[in-house]
Amino acid sequence: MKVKRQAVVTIGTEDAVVQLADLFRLMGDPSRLRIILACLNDPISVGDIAIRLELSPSLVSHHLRLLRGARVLRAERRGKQIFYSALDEHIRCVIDDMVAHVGEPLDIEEMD
Amino acid sequence: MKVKRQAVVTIGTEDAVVQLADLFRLMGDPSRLRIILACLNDPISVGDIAIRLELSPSLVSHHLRLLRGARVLRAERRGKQIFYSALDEHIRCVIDDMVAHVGEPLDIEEMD
DNA sequence: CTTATATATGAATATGTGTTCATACATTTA
DNA sequence: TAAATGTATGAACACATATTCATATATAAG
Repeated sequence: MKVKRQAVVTIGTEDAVVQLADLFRLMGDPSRLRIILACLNDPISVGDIAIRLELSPSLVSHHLRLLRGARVLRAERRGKQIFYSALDEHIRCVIDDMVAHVGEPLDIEEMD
Repeated sequence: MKVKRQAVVTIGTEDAVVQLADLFRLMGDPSRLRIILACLNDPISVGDIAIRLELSPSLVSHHLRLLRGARVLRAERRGKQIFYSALDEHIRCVIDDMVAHVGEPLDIEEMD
């Protein structure tokens, strides 16, 4: 499993850009981002997410629906509960990179 | 310059999550994402971005202001024009990872 | 200084969206 | 079957925001 570095990003079609933007937009809501983070390590049930993040189960469910639809999270039923987990590892990379970006020191030379 | 892989993401404060979400939200708009992509390789002027993406200079400028504020892009004046370019390389990595995510094959076993 | 070009800004608007509440569905247990 | 628990769904609302239009600012040229 390779990790690209310094790759030249070329987005083919216009649809591809929209598809990418949709994913970023999904991660652009604090509640949803926290839900994603809560699912990154171990599968976790809807109720536990709600408790851990202090959000209503209804709200969590709404967000989970979007994240499922975007193939960010996967759902697995265990009895009465449904456990959610990351569908693949790329989201973790995306977040790691963004964390690195936030930690980037400011360039004093820049205008603005 | 190292690239983390399989890192465990831990977001410290609540503010950190909001800060991250803000960045993702900025990339979540197709126009803005296209503007970012246009600035990734070489510095490009506001007018050229507008022409290349077929957007009004006003709209481009509005978006550029947000991207500057979020330290995604940097601005550099050259005579009458102002050239924009990526402030660091992390955004490129973020986009690369997300492209990889989109290209991820579907898991047939999943429910939904 | 005046004109032209390039970019930025502010207001206004239409559209999108996060959240809540009530309710429905599904699964387990009594 | 009935009750209880866990999750999902739909409507409604308040709020955010992407875009347009008009206008302002800044730099270069005449």
